Amino acid sequence: MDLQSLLEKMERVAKERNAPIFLHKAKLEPYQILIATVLSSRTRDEQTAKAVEKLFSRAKGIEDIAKMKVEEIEELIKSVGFYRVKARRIKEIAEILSRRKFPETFEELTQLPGVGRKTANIVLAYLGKPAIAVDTHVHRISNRIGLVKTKTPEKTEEELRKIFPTELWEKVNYVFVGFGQTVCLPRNPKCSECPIGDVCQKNII
DNA sequence: AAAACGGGGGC
DNA sequence: GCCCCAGTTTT
Repeated sequence: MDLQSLLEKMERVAKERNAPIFLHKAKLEPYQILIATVLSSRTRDEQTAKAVEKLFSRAKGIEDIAKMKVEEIEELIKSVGFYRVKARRIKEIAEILSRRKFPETFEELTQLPGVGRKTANIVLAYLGKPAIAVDTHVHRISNRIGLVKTKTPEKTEEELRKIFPTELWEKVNYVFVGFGQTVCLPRNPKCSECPIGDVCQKNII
């Protein structure tokens, strides 16, 4: 099966099942996408959306967040996981970003507190740069369908960069996730409802 | 490589 | 109660 039709099948079933799209569709400024992505870790889409709405309706710019107390931020983003540590990091990020131009490289982004390779790549993609953001879904599914045989997300990213042409990277960033959330679940995948079972290595990861 | 960081929602 | 959650940092 070619890559294009593989992605199309995954995308179609994800759409049919109403996979969350908030982070993919959100029209925000780059610093807001950065913060929204930090908020999103280990947290369902709807819970992230709530926190994002509250935070950015309260703060009109990066400087406002920098000036907030950590406790205020905590109160606004309470719906997400790890909200205490995230509140602290978001304030730090806001303080840093309000004093310099927005970072546009992987190296600059990952120096920010709470920004790892996944978040950095999401932001780069949002800025229109070619990037593959490997989260647990992308890593798991890439292995399950035999695209890669990797132990770490870093290695998966490296391999996927070779496998997919650059123009498909943006699709990889959200199609795998939607598919992983609705069909190819971590522990209990819905294999009987899977459109790409023919290429699956059956639950090897 | 594994543990720690935390809490909420769905069935 | 178990599953699931758009990870990052520290050990």
